[in-house]
Amino acid sequence: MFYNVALCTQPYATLTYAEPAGFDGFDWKPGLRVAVPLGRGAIRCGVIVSASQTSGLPSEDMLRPMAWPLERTPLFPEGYLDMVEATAARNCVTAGKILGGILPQGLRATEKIRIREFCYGAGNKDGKPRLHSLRNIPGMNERDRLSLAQSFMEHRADILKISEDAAETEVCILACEPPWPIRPGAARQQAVLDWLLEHGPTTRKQLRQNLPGSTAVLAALLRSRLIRLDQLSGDLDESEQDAQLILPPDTPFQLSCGQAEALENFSGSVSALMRGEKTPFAKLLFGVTGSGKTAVYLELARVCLEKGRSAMLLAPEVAIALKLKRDAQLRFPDAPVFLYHGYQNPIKREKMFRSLAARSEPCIIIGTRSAIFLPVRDLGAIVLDEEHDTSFKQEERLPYHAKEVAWERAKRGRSLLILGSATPDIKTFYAASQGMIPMVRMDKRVGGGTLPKIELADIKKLPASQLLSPAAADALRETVRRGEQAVVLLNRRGYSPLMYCIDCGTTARCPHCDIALTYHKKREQLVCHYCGYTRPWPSPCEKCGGLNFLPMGEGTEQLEEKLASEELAGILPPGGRVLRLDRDSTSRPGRMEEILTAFSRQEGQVLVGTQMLSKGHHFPNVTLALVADGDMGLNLPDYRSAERTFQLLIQSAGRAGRGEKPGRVIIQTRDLRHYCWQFVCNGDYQGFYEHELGIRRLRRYPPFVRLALVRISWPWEWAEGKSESGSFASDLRIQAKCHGATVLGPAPAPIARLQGRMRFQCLIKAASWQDIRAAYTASIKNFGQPSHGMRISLDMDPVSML
DNA sequence: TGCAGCGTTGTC
DNA sequence: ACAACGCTGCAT
Repeated sequence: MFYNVALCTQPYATLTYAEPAGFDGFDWKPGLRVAVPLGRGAIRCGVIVSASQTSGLPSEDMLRPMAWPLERTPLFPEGYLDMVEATAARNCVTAGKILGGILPQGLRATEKIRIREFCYGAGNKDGKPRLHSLRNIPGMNERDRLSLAQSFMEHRADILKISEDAAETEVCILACEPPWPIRPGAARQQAVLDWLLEHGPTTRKQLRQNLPGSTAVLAALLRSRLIRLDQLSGDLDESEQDAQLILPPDTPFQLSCGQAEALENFSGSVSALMRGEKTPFAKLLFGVTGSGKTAVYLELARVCLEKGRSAMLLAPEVAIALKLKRDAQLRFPDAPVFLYHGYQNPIKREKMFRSLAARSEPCIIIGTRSAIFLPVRDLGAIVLDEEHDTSFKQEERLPYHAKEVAWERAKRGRSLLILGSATPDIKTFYAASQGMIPMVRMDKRVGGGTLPKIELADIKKLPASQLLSPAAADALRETVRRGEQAVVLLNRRGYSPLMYCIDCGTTARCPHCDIALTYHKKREQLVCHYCGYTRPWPSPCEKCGGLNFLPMGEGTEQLEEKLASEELAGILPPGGRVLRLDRDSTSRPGRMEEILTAFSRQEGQVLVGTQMLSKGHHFPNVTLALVADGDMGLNLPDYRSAERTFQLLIQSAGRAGRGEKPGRVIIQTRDLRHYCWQFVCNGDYQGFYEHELGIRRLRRYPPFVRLALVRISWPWEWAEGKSESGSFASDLRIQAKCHGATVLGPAPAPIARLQGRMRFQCLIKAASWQDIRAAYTASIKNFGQPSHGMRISLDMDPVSML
């Protein structure tokens, strides 16, 4: 028997191995993780994807046996590998690439694994078990290896993970916000603090790898209490940083009429699918903001548990997943609820993977996009909350869309897939209106609340130094005076997005990205929002050495400051505050929950924030939502810019008037005539959809064609990059023609230089995904292995063209 | 003519 | 990723 093994680390290939001797009767099933030798010495982790009688190789001499199984029963449930392979094929990557991207670190490393052999009997001197390192196994002599395999088969040997040293399990955590009181010129300390601010909690080992020579610096920072150490914990029940939150559950336990109807419909589907009936396995829940979709999801999860099946709820953001989990635990205090997201530490993620794989009782999983890959058995339902949200698509490292993966999983697992949104993805709604996905509507807010009134404010004539129009500022003051709360949305973080040098007339730019640097006042730095590059501020102009900079434009940091000191001066109640929610204010673990809790306890009257703020939060006392830059996203080079803007604005508007008091929404714009506005103001999704669909049909954009982006990049100093990318693209054009597809480009990407690399892209339009894949695969094959650090990748249905 | 140094290639 | 292989350039 031969086994095809997908390697979970580079080169991520699927290679064929022979069965090792001595494991008589062992079940080498697909889904089993195995250790395999590769090249000289190295042992890699792989997953058996299939078994066959023939190797399919020209010569079988080169075949090597697998080194050892990494578990006795497969980590992955039935059907899971099909889903992985479908996702891999769809995105033109290997199955190993997908597996490597989803397995927690500890489940794809082999160095820390030992085969522990218990030695009994007279020959044994001290009774201590013997530990065999995996890399020594292929080189062992035949007799010893057979005897070890026999010990394993008779359970006299097991697979052990040796403990990691403290440098790998202790994380450094930032203890306070910038600016940090360090000696000026302490560049090493500054570098460590900047790293932690940018990347979050980091193990000592990783820190040492990325910032060489930081060991002594760490000690100094610990002494001055600017950072602290924390032990990584794998405790699954340990509550996150939200333990002290005391928020009431926001939806009544009694379901409204519309909610009950939707629930009835869904639970009927779950039962029908369970009986194996041929019935649609995906449904769209189209419910206005505040219609109580969350309660339906939670009740559906309960129904699944009652039927003995698990349920998975995916949210677009960690904060929302956290809130969902709290709601679930309040509703069902005894139900097993697990939380999983990409920011959890590797130990916890590994433990979650293992315990779910081994679990036989049903449970509720709540998480962000990466949770879709958890090896849960027998899912009754998968729910994507806010299904239109682009954060369900991962673009860097490993491309996948959680919605597609969920689709594949549901199809194979007889699960019901629920796509829920107040502003569905145009493609989803199109599929629904074509009858592909049945739709369930909820048109009323729970408790009879009304949707807020939406007004536009023209800011074309507003001076550049002023961000809020007089009308908007008045409304804000009025709201605060009444003792109510407001949210202000501004999609630009930092203090000022542009620093203009008065002496030479240039703006400060990132040396790696050709992007303007943003001024962060509290951090006393200029920051590149694309690669994280920082420069202390004040510092002389790179071009002329001058020190006279003029900050231009406003970001959230400045807006927060100005509101408190100018617009709302004297109006805020004693002890009142303006709070801010963006990536900078939430970089420390637990900070986001602190801010959200403070706001919901009314410790702040106004919450300023980026789009982070628009997603799913529920603040009953908010009666005003202000969108400072309504048309920011409208002019992006993306065919979906109008759709994105519409969704963002409707979602932001949905934050207001969720309690008893009616809400008001003001959107500031410089482009009053854009077709988007009439639909936004009326909250008219259907109208927007029809209008947008007309445009897409005319311009040949999805859902009427399939669209993919080929990204080509190379190190910025490589001179031949452009001509090489041109020759790849011309072949791609030829291949595309054979498949009836068209190629645009290569053209420089909207951000042409990023992190020291030049970036070009080609757009492929075709009638089917298969045509795109065929053309791409053929030209990759013709082009051969890219050299000089050139990278070519395919992004099916890109979420962002940048 | 020999070998250091780097870039290219293959890993069942 | 990593190591073995081969090409180019410089010293002998």
